[in-house]
Amino acid sequence: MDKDNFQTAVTLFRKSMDTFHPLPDSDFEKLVGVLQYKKYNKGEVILQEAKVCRHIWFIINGCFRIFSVENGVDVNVRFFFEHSIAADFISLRHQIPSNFFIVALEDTEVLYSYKPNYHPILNFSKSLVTLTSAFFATQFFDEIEHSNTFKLMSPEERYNNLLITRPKYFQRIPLTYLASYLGMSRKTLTRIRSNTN
Amino acid sequence: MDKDNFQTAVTLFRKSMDTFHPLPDSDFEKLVGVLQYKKYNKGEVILQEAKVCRHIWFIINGCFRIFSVENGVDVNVRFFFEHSIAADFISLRHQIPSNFFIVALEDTEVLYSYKPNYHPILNFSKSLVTLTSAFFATQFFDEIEHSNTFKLMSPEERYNNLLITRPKYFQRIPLTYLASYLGMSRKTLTRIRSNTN
DNA sequence: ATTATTTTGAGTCATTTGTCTCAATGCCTT
DNA sequence: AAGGCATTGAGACAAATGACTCAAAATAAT
Repeated sequence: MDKDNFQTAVTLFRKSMDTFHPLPDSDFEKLVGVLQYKKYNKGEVILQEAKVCRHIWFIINGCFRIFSVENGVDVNVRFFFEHSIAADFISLRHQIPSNFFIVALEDTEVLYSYKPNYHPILNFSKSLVTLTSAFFATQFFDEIEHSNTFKLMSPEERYNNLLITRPKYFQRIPLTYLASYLGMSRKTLTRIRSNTN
Repeated sequence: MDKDNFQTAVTLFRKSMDTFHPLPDSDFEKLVGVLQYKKYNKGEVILQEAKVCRHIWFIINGCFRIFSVENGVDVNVRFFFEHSIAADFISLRHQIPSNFFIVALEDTEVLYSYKPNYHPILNFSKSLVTLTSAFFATQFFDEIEHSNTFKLMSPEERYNNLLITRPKYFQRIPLTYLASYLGMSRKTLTRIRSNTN
C-alpha cells in the first residue's frame, strides 16, 4: 500500500536528515508536507537533457545515474544511491536547462518534491537553514575529494581508491558506466582489472 | 598604516559577503570582531602539510596555491585569488592533519580568523547561517563543474575551457602549476599550446 | 527453457601522453 | 649590469591510453 510506503520512507528520510542536523518536529513536519512518494522502473528517465530540473529526489532504495551523451556515448558523472539526495543541482539551483540525463539504474523508490513547494520551506527556520548548509558542506567536501583524484592519482590509483572508498559501486554499477565516472576508457579499466585481479 | 589597511579590507570583505547573503550590521560587526589583517610575502608558507588547518583566510589581493607533493613534484589542486575565501576546507572542518601545503603565489594581503573564534559566530544568527549555506552551495557547484571537466573533456578541451572560464589563471599562474591543476603533464600542456606533436 | 539483450574481456593498431633531458628565455636580486 | 634562479619549449624515446572490433559470458525478457 502506497500510504504505508510513504510512512516508512518518511521515517528513513528523517533519520537521514538527522545526520546533517536534527530538526524540531514542527520543522520536519513542514518538510514532509511537500513530499510525495513514487516508484521508478529500471531504465526510466527521471530528467531529460535540455529540460530544467524542477524537482529534488530522496532515494529510499535503488539508484540513479546522471550522465551526458557525448558523440553518442554516455559519460556518467555521478551516481545516487539509497539515502542520498539526487538532482542536477546546478540546473535546480539556477533553473537553467540541464546538460544531463538522470535515469534509474535499478528499480527505485523515492520521496520527491517540487522546487516551488520545498524551496520556501528551507528558509523557514534557522534549523532548516542549518540543515541545508550542512548538506552543501558535505557535498562540497565530497566533490573536492573526488576532483582531487584526477590530479593526484593515475587511472589505476583512482580505480583502487574507488574500490576502497565506494565498494558498493562495483556491486551495482556496470563497468562501462564506471569507466567514464573514473575518467578513463572501458579498455583501460579492463586492463587495470586484469592486472590486479 | 595597518589600521587603514584593515578598514579598507573590511569594506571589501563586506562587499564580497553581500554577494552570498546580505547581513545586518550587527551580524557583520560580530564577524569583523574576530578578523585580523596580515601580509604574506610571495613564497611564504601559509599552511604546512600534516598540520591541522585552524584558520580561514579572505584574500584582499594576491593569490595562494594549495598543493601536495607527490614524489617530489608539486601537484596544485586549487588556486585562491583576491575576494575569495581560502583554506584546506576538509582539514579545517574536521580538524584533521592536512595533506596539502598552502603557499603564497604572490605578495598577498588577507583578513584571517582562528576557527575557535569565528566558528561559534557563524551559528549566531539565521542570516549568518544563510551566508554560510550560500557559500558552501556556490563552492559545491563550482567543484561539480570542475570535476565534470575531467570526465567530459579531453586535455585540450580542458585547456580551452579554462582559457575561457578563468583567463586570469593564465596571466598569473606559471604553466608548470597549471598543468597539474588541469590533470596533465607540462609536456602535454606545451604541446596543446603550440599545437604541434 | 529459449531467445534476445547487455555486459565484459581481450586483440590489434594508432594515437596520445609522460619521462627525461637540455637550452633558451625571462625575471629577480644584488 | 651581472649572476642566479625560475620558467618555458621542445626533442627522443618509452609507456599508457583509446578506437575499433569480436566473441564469450551474464542477465533479462518471453
